[in-house]
Amino acid sequence: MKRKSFEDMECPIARTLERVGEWWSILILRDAVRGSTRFDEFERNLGISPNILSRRLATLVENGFLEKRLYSVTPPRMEYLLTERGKAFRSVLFALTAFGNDHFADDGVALQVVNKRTGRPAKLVVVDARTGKPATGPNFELAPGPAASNAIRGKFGA
Amino acid sequence: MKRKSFEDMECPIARTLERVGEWWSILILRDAVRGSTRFDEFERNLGISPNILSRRLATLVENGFLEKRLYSVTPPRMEYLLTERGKAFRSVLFALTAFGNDHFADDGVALQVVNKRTGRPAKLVVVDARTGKPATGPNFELAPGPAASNAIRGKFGA
DNA sequence: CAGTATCCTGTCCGATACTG
DNA sequence: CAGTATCGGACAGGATACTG
Repeated sequence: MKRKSFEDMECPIARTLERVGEWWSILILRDAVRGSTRFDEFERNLGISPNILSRRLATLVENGFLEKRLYSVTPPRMEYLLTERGKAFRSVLFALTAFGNDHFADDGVALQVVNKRTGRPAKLVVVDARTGKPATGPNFELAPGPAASNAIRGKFGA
Repeated sequence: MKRKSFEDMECPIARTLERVGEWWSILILRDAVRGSTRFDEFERNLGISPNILSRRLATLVENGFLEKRLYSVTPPRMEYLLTERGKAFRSVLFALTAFGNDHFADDGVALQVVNKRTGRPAKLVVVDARTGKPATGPNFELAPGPAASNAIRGKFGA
């Protein structure tokens, strides 16, 4: 993850991947969204080595996705809580879940997003909040934003 | 990406990451969505080494995200086109774009999702298609699906 | 229980050189 | 132009042992 450049990292996708691009980071966040807070929980649920877990938790804290909090003084015990940023990342996790279930769940759905009240599975789509229209099909595209450099602008033909 | 297990890979997120978890894969897909089709285009736009690009393109084809097509016989020229699966992955890319712009674009938005007709930037949210309600807040959660193993079920407390 | 410290392997990736 | 071949470095990740 020490790639030097993708358009000098102007791209929001690249910037995000730079911080949570490691395989385990996203899975740890998934588990945190699910409710895990303690080292031991992550370790068991994910089957990750403790040294790797330690590294990944540290960078997630560094990058503002998790907050490390002392929840017991004697003995000193830490818990890892989702920050607002970490919670916001749920949208990405949900999109990944929906995509994975649509494309790689030939043997059935093992994990899904459900409506907590009704208990019914949600059918997730990404929509434009302004119009409520799904951001699929040919109506939407990626395009340079106001802060795009000329380099990006050129490559995106805008 | 040769992690042996995450719940035997039942998780749709893990399954997706298994296929496109490498840093470059997602960026290549991003570029394909943007319109790139040729080796040379990807290479220039991303600043990726040709050997890596070759590997990543091959696995994206293997995993059904891209299709390799001969578009010129003499000289033999290949192009890489998004499959339906590749196009569906846009939802994840859009979610990543929205998240990245919300959290890591302190210097302005360099890349965004826009409505092609109006040219206006889209404000993207993930919603439940059934109700149209945003899948944020406490109303939605990740939960085991019908095909979840007992192992998963146990860990997810359901 | 909640981690840290070591050692090792795999491979992602970058740089470069080369081919039709 | 569209790639393949080869080399080397960095680091993610696995296994295991150890500490308060």
